Amino acid sequence: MSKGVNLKILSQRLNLSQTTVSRALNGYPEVSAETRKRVAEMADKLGYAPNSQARRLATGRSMAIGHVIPRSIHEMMNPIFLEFIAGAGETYSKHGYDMIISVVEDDQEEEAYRQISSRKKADGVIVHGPAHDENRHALLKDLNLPFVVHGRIAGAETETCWIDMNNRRAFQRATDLLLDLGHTRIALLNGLEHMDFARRRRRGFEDAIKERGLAPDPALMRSNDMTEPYGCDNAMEMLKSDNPPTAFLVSSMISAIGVARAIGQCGLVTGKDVSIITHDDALSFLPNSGEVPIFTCTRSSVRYAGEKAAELLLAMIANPNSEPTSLHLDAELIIGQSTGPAPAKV
Amino acid sequence: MSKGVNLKILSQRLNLSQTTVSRALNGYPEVSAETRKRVAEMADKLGYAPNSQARRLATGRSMAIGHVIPRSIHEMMNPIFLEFIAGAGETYSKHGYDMIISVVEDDQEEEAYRQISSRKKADGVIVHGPAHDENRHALLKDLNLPFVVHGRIAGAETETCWIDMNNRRAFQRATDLLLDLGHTRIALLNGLEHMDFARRRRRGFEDAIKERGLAPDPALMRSNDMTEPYGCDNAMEMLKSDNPPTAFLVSSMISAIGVARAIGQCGLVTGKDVSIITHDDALSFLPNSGEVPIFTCTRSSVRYAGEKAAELLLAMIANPNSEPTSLHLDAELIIGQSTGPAPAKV
DNA sequence: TTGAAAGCGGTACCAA
DNA sequence: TTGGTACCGCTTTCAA
Repeated sequence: MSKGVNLKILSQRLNLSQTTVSRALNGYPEVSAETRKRVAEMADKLGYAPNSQARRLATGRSMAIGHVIPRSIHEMMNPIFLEFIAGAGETYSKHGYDMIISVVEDDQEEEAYRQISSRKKADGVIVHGPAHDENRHALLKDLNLPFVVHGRIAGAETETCWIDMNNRRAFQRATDLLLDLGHTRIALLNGLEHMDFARRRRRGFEDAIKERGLAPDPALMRSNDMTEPYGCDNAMEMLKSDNPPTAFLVSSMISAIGVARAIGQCGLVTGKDVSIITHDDALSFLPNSGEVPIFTCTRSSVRYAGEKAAELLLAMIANPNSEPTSLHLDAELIIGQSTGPAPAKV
Repeated sequence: MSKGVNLKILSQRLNLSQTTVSRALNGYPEVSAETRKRVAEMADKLGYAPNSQARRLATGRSMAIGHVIPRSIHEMMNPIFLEFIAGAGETYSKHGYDMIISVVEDDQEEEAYRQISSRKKADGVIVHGPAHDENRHALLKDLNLPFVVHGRIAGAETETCWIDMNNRRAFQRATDLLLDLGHTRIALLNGLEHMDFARRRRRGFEDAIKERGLAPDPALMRSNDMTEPYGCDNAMEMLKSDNPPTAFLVSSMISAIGVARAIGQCGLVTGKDVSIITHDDALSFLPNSGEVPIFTCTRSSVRYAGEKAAELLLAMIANPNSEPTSLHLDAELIIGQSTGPAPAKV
């Protein structure tokens, strides 16, 4: 039952001024070692903890980072998003920052940013799920709110600070692997292609195919929310077609599981009759990490991305004049059980 | 480029006192209609928004709700957790509250609550993932921090405010359904049974079986993190045993997908050779909601639970003397494609 | 090395 | 109906 000890009471008990006590507690150098020790002990004894609101008001820094999640992003990216958040949250708490999350309707996103800025709710924000047609960066610059993008905003790569994996390259390498295994009919089950990451993945896929002198077949490319049924239904449809694919490149584990289900339902064997490569965000509840992982995958930890994004943002805030640094992560290409040589033509 | 208009500037521009302006903006009755209108217009024109830190300091309310997520809970419950959060977040923003999330190491959880209380970071908290051996409610009472439990704390049902689905009943009904279909060898793939919800589910399962004069077979009961491989590996092992189950009752869709995969790999057909009932938290990225859902399930929306939990908590905060109301939600039992009569004995 | 006092930007009581 | 003023609890000059 803490009795609400504040600076005033604490300083009275010590026969010191609030100033000195504050300085002692905040590690200012001009305090004598002995005083500092006395202060620390008494603070500990009385269970003193500074009121964050008061400190925030006094310093003008809210010591919080905002994450605005429009409902549509939430729906599509739910699991990925939380993993990212968890990573970021770790960094924040290490640095004494709070994380505030606003889940808003899509048309309220701008207003949410404006409020964060005008009411001083956070010292910076993370921008989630950049789309191709994107303007949040302009708004945030206008609001003078430091931000880091998870992903990239096409066309604003040099003027914004971002952290992203190399989506194009990852999907190019994955496609190359399938081509090397002799697959020529490769299907792409991509995420929604108004999202920046999905566009880049598609480019990587197409580049790889074109480099071998092949032409991407539009009938084998799909784009949608990355649910399990999306993977299953589309794979099923393609597998039953006249000219079915022998391999699938899939944008998410969840959809890949759906694809595997479809393959099973067709009486085929994954990794033998039909190959799958998926992108693996290294989500804790979807482990794909045995000695030989179930799925061959391009893997990149979103959690790590979250940690790093937070670090970039805190650095920007601490040092507003520094150049915007960005981070480009490469995905690992990991061979699992879901790929094998293209079956011989009948 | 907002210029940081504050109350002082605003009131000067209006030739009014800060007091009056504040009252006008906050809807106090003693302000003349005309003044109120003038104030509102000017505030709008200058883009005035009150500084939240200042207001919080003055009112003594932080207008924020805390969610402390120990890493272990995060790892197991990741997708469920975010969905809950999203629901809660909606309620918060409707009421002008912020949501602050702390992801902490397991051994830092208590400290996190203490800080929320002593530094006044939040006016209340939501307790996630109650275990069987649980003491957070005692701590929070001690800290005088209002809270609502998502789930129940066994033994403290009457003294705490909680929202929970009827886990026991849901699993009892699901088991009954399987028994009615003629299944007698039913496997239970449960979540971690030190968690309260998992214990209740198990009880429901066992009760149903015992009521028919059968005995639950320990060989058919498993308990673990609800991952996809957990479902697959355990189902596989059981299906290959001498006396395999003909039906699975599974605690999460993700594991159920794994079970389906195992069934497929054994050359069997889900819903015909082997039945599955899963619990479905109605996660947006795992839809199970076609005309005839893929999985027969007990369904209860976590998102809805989040909304309601937040409402309960805000009500407690607004009216600290009211009796603790709790909410017991019933899951729907929904027939999908994954159940059918027990296959005739050979 | 320490302290007095003026903010930070609001709210709310007491008078007028 | 409006205004003066004392807080809220901490930080941060400026003086001593």
